[in-house]
Amino acid sequence: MTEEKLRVDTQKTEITMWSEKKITDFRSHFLSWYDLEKRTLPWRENNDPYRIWVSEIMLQQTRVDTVIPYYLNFMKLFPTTADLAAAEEDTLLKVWEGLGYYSRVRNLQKAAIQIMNEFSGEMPTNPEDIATLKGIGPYTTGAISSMAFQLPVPAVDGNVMRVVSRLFEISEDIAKPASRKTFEAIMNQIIDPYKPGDFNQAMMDLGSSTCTPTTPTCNLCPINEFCQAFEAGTMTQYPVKSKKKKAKPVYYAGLLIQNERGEFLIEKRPAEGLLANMWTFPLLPEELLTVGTGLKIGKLNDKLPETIETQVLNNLSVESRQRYQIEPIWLKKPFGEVVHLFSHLKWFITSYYGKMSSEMLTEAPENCLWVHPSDFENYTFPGPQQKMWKSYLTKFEK
DNA sequence: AAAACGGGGCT
DNA sequence: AGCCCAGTTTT
Repeated sequence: MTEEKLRVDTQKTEITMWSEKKITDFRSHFLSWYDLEKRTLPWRENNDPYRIWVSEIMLQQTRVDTVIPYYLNFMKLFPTTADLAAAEEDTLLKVWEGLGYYSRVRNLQKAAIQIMNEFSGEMPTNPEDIATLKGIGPYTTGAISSMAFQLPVPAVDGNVMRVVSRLFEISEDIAKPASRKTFEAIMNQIIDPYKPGDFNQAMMDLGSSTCTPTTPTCNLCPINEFCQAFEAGTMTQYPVKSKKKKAKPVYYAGLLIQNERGEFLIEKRPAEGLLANMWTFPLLPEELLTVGTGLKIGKLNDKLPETIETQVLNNLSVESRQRYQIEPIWLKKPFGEVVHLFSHLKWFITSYYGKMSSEMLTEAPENCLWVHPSDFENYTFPGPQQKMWKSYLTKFEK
């Protein structure tokens, strides 16, 4: 049989595809290895599309070890699509707290409602319909199609691009969205048509166990005899990935304001954008500080002058003071700085503590609430706010 | 095509 | 400090 060629539509990359015999051989080796070595994971207990779906959403950009406890808790609270569709958003957010990418859980519920309304409560069984569900893109469509319904649809994620780029020495930049097409084309050729779900999962297990990003353990790899990069000794040159831009710094003054009942002021973030609908201690962005007197929140370094108390307050704009009813007398000098890195932003929060006097115990501003620390567990706080609170406890309650 | 969108672990 | 991870949606 002649060697088939697969031409990939890039400038320099031409991939020599394997013969049918080699492909069959490869699948056989690979799936035997998977049968033997596959990890036992909660979402591998059966082929329930709902269980697979939830796990795949949680696993987006998130490690297996991180996901497991969240997954078990989630399945206990929402065992079916109907339970998920009927849940309160605040409850869902709290269950997701700490996992990140919170739009995932909002979209998960939107899709659950879609399934209840448009698909009689059952996950649709063909890729085209699956792909119409909120939060389900090309990767997850492939994962659900192959694992739950044994359809030969590739599920191309970071693992697959890494493994395939080494198998065939593909030099396409995996950071570019367009590259996914190349890897899908290759996966379409090598995926096992009889066990596509196992094949896709074998790629993932391989990517996390031996074909790792920096130091792959090729001598332990079950398919090293098929690997071009291994043969050529070029494993560490793949995958090719362009650098990401670094996170942009953003500065805030964070306010821990306590009333005489011991409650703290917290604020609900807007329904759109970063950390949507989550609760934070009030954050004053740079724009709400008056610049020009030489002081800027966040650019304050650790060598703060003792007179910072009045200086900071003089620098709060009228708008900020009115919004949070802050008067100079309440705020002490900053007690700490929190640094929190997101994928695209770096927050610097200079934290202040202030106490309110009884005559100032007025209603909380719009979207704000007075909440006692013993009740914090009922609100969803993102990472930076957890850090602020921890820093406060360390400083004042030790 | 690029940016927005979290958080934690590893080197 | 930088890179990585079982990505999708919006711009």
